Amino acid sequence: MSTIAKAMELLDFFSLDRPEIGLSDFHRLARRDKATTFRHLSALESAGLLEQNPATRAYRIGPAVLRLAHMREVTLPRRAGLRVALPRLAEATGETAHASLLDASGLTTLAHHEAPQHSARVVLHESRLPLHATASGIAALAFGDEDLMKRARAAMPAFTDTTARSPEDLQAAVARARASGVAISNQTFETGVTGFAAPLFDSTGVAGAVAVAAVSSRVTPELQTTILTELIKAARTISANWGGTIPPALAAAWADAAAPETAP
Amino acid sequence: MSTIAKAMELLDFFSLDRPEIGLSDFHRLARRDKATTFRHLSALESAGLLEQNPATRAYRIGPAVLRLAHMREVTLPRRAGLRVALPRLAEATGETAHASLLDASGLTTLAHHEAPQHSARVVLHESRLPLHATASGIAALAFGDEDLMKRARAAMPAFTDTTARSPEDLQAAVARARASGVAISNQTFETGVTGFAAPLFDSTGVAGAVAVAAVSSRVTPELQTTILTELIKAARTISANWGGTIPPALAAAWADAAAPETAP
DNA sequence: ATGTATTGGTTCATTATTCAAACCATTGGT
DNA sequence: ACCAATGGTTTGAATAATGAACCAATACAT
Repeated sequence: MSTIAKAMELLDFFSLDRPEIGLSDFHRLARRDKATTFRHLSALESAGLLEQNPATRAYRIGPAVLRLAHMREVTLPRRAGLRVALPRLAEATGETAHASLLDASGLTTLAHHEAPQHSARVVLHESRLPLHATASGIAALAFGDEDLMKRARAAMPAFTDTTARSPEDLQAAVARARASGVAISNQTFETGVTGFAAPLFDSTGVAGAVAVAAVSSRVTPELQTTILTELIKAARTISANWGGTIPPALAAAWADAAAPETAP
Repeated sequence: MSTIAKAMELLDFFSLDRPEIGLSDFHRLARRDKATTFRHLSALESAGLLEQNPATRAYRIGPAVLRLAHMREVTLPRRAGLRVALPRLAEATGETAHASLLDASGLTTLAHHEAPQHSARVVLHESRLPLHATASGIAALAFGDEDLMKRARAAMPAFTDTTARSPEDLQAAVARARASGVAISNQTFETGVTGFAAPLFDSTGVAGAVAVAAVSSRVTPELQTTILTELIKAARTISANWGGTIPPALAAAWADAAAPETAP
């Protein structure tokens, strides 16, 4: 493992629950030498990727990250590509719609939109989505490479009693998603929430997923049909906006899924 | 210079004008060995900080940056702290207001707001602001540490014929800003634009600057007074939102600046 | 077509960094 | 005063980074 990779790995320990991390915590979390950890943190800090809270001396994400993110969003818009499709998806289905982005360490929620129709809507609070336990994760895995699958298998905590717990269960769910072009997860991440997701593509391949999180008790066969139809429509639009191409196998699966609706 | 610092330095070569950079270009820009450069780029890529354009093989900012930026903005809001103050500043002065953030490599525009009153308003197009040639830069330098000043002196290109060209000129401008609490730059970056700026603070110290970019021909003594009063008001609000404390010397300078207005 | 320059990417002795286990100074709690 | 944390520094043995040359593929001119 390269020095740079080790330093970059430190960034992955941050989360919304743990936005500041001290030297000793890093040393334990990364299971790496304290002196080295300190040097890495210092290097990242002087580059502006990290900064130290002067009160606690703990490290947190630095301002340089905002500069880089701004640049990426201007030259390669992602949020802009969701602006129309996501609200429309929420509106058409009456449920919460969200889109997430795939990077080296998993899925992160990029944007979400709640439908105004129902009072009991699903509120998203977690910004990192586990690959093995969410519809979005399964959808991404179904069209991602083997490396992504390896990462998913590496950590498979159970969130509910229907969360896939064995690699075989996961493989089966992924195979279903690959065949149908969409992933459906019944309360695998949170009880009372059924997730529907489709993969998103940019010019590099799988780039994320778009999903509908519905209140399970409200999901009828009719609603499910609506959701899947609208989901595929949204996925097509967003992938087009992101400059991605839909793999032929997926295009075929989506055509089949839409057929029952459009057939005379 | 550490390996990590070298790798991080590569990120600084990106800009809005140059959002994608190939291996050979990096090798020349960074004046570093090609093999080393390649390894650094590969490491950054596998961490998600960079990604390769599959068509050109050139590197660009990767998706992990968005994840990190999102986390920082949620736990340590910066844009949110501007939401009220910046439009109010633009409204009250009738000119374009913008705020910029300081990081290891300079100032970056974070947000800007245009006043609707005039048709001939100043449109900002550059997101990186040179420290030596903008009011924002001078304001930041006036209350930043010696290290920041060193960086400013390192590169001082002339943008107009009133741009400070010698370190002495720069030092004089900074001294004026330190004494008055605001920086005024008359067409030092772009002809026809006069800049007014005040420093912004967060808990770590100087964190950026808030500025008004006015059409030079429109600047009367009355407008200038209005701008300075409103600018100081906005700077106080934003720094408070960012959890910063105004250094006593600056607080005194601002009190003096406001005095001519409030005196009976 | 052939030579030439340029691209992204790879190999292998030399050189610099990282490792581990100490240590120091400060802080907060008992 | 003590103990257990914290952030930060130092030491020779292990491990990784480095740079010059090298390779294969593409682009471009003669």
